[in-house]
Amino acid sequence: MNNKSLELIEQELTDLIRRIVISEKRNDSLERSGYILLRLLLSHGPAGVKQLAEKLQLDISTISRQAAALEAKKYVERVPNPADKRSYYYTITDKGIKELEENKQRRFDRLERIMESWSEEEQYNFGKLLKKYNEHVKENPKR
Amino acid sequence: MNNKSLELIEQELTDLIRRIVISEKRNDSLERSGYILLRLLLSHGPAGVKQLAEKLQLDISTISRQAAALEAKKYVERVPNPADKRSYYYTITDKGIKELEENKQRRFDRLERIMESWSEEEQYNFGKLLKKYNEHVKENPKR
DNA sequence: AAAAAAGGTTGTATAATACAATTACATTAT
DNA sequence: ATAATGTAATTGTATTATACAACCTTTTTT
Repeated sequence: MNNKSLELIEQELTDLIRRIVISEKRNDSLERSGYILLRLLLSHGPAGVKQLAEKLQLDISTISRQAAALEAKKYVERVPNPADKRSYYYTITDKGIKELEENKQRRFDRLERIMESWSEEEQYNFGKLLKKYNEHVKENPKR
Repeated sequence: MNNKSLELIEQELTDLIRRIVISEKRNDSLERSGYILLRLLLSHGPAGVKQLAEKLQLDISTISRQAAALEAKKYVERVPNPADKRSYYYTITDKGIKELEENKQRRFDRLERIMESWSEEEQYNFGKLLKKYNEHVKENPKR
């Protein structure tokens, strides 16, 4: 692999992550973790902490606490599973959906302001390459 | 801005950050913060915590602790500033440079494995677009 | 039925972070 | 030239994200 591209990508990815994480802390009412969890619950439907933890590659205890925090804010509901009394399903509430959508919109707005001067093609390519990157990571899950 | 691209970018950026942060935790001996700080000290030369905090848009106290942790590991040295007895310069040590380079190489290796099948052009474009993104964020620092 | 496995929660610990208080020195204003 | 103000840095305290280990309860396996 071309070493210049590699260096550039490494450097810019590191910076980009730092910037975005900082920006989110400053701007979003929902924490990163909560946002991702709500988004997952909305897109994949109700799920227990184990499944959620697997999807996100996080420890079950981490999800357990995050879900409990979202439940306390009434963004999700914990529904007992009648078929297995050990387990629960978390489902996103209407309030949770509303909060998620508001956060998503703020994220969109920020992105839009940052990339407003980009050409359609650049925007399209950026999305496509980010997606490609993620797909390749999924194929190499230990990386 | 095209809404499809926007959605895609938002979604993929969120995922990408999550993945990379997790991967770093699993793989790197140096923490993210330490890595970034060492990299900055190497590229910009000795600096005090205030300057470092400004560059990284972090609180001075955060940098103070990170620098102290790096100092404890002998990756940096704290040199008093003779012109101002309140302040210090942190400089990266040879040991710090070695540790930084080893970490960087591991990061490169991971990236390379993920993107080994990409065309030269895709790699080049990805780097270029990431850089462009970062440059545009810098122009909108409050975002 | 006893043993093992599985879903979840809770205790404890660490890292990154911010804000507030504090210390020690430097600069400015009277 | 001294008092007031400002500045560089550290330290106390708090929060969030995270993991691992211990544990409880229920289910599955032997």
